[in-house]
Amino acid sequence: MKKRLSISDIANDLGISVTTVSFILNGKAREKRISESLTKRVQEYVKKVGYKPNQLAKSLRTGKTKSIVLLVEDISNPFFANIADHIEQQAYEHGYHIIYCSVKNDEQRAKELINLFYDRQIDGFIIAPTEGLSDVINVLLKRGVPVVLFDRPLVDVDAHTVITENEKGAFDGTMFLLQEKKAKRIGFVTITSSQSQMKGRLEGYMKAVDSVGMDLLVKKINPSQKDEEVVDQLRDFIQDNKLDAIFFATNYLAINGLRAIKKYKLDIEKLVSFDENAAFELVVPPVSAISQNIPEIAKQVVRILLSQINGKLESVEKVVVPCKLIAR
Amino acid sequence: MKKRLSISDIANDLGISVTTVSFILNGKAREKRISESLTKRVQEYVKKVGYKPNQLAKSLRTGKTKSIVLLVEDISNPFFANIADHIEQQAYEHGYHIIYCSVKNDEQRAKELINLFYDRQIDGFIIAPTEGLSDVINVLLKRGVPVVLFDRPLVDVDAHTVITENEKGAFDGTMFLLQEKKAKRIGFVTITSSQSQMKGRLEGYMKAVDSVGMDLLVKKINPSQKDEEVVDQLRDFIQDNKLDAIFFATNYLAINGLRAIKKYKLDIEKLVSFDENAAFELVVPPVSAISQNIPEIAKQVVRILLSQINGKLESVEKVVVPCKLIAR
DNA sequence: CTGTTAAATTAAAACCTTTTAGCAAAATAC
DNA sequence: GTATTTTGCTAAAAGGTTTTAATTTAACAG
Repeated sequence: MKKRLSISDIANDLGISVTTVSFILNGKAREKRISESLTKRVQEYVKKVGYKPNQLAKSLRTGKTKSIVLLVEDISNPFFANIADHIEQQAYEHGYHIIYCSVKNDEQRAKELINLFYDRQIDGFIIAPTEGLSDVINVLLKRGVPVVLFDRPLVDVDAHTVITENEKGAFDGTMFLLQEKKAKRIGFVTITSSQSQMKGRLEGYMKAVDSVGMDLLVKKINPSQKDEEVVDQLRDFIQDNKLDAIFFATNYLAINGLRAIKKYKLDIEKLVSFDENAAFELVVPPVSAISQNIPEIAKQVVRILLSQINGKLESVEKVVVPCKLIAR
Repeated sequence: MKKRLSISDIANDLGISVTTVSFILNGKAREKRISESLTKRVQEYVKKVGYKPNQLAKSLRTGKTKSIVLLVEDISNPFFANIADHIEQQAYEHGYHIIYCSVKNDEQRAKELINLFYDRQIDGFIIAPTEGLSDVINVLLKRGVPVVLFDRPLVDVDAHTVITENEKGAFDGTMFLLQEKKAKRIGFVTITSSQSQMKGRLEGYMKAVDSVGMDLLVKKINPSQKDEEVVDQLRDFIQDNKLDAIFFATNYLAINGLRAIKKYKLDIEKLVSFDENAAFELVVPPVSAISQNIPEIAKQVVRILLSQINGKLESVEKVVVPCKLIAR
């Protein structure tokens, strides 16, 4: 690999000091009273030889990397992929750049990554946390590292948070099944983990079902199982309880629900899922969705993180963003 | 933010030199003849105070970041998301860590990102390139930066490449429509761009259709259009040509095809797509798929990149990985 | 022509590592 | 008892920036 030019190469070539070059390159020429003529000469030379400052050295000196880590469970989930896009857009406009990490359900890996990036002086973290991450996130907070959680808060972590109106969304979705779809027996499918967004959704479902005095029918799926097992469990859940409607707490559960319905030719037509998926509008029966306001979530997340980085945030912010029903 | 410990803090605290600490921390204690007792003392102290070396300084000194950039068009595409997972896994096992970048169709952004990461001394690049990136990738190559392209080669770039057997896959898929599904009029839907993997797939389709003397029926979609427009174009394509089967050159085209079929109640049942999507098994009619061997692609990509990084690669490698038909 | 102020530039320290080359003390050889 | 080798450790340079504090040169006042 060819040796890269350094700022002192430029300075030597032009017979001036490194300091001068640095000032000019950082737009401080005027402030530092570098003459117009020299400024121009340096800029032209730098352009001509294609010199680019070494960002590692820059970061080492300034302590800033202009990079933000975005840590999610599964970047292939369209919800997270979409959020990632919007967050990247927003951050980019402020001169920051996003490093994604997708950690599936490997908590150990997540912890390692957080530490790794902390060691690399990342300027801030945006995290959709799993429960096991409380400790490592608390360490970040104690060290004063800017952090924003989204999608789900952690009970034992007092960090800035942006979440969706989970309870209201699930309530509305369930009411839709009750009132528009005239459902009589509505099952609720969630995961075993006690992630708080899931709790909120369960609350919303319960509130709606309770309001008409209907039975609560809840299935908790262990997401680390194979898909086939999940499919069979869902079949049993539907059949055993004679369900005529289901509310899925999240999109990948709904996908497995659809697999069960198709595989076992189950007669159930009234379906709602939290979050979207390309399949929902294409299948028969279609799946209605509670769609989160992704651009708004992204906007809030970035706003809060940048405020933290720039040191203008006193109290802990907890933002709740509305969501809406896509009826199908 | 609290001041971080540095290696010289450790050295001072223990009354020894920085060099010694560095040697011990880098596992060179034995080689450099540091006594067992001192080694142990340092290790224990480092653990106790929780010192972590500053990776920026380390990278600045060594010129290695142990990071690899993975640049794809759209990380929410299950094909890329899946590849990303496997590549990350592989790289991780060798002590490398992956930075994803998803650049949609923003070529300018892609170029900026490549330069940005080059400036940050990334150890290597894994890229699913779009055509416009030829120049910037050639610059990387000229500078001796390790690069592997995958999914699609670039005609004017002589880089290591890992691709799927596109032509064979499309040929098999088309023959499946002909022989198993008894299709009579098979349309081929691709994108306007001349990405080479798309060309290969078109070739495969043509070869199969030619072999039975059937008409070539090809539609090129401009992917920067709105989905609704694409849907309407696909309806026209299907109706105008009285198609009874379609081969979609990639999964997101198939999704729009399904939208068209559903929206306009089109009577077409014989569908094949390159790449998978969760919807394919769930919709009626289901979509058969040409599934790429993702673990193998990831394995090859990482192997080649690491060989480059470690300087043990002479000639340019072009690897072709087989794919297989998932009949539905 | 001297003294003061302003303008233009720079030397050197700092950020935190790794690594080369070398030193002092202890051990061994003769 | 001296010469050589081995052991255990370290000083200092290098990697490429930014930034503080200082220095030189030019301009101006008297």
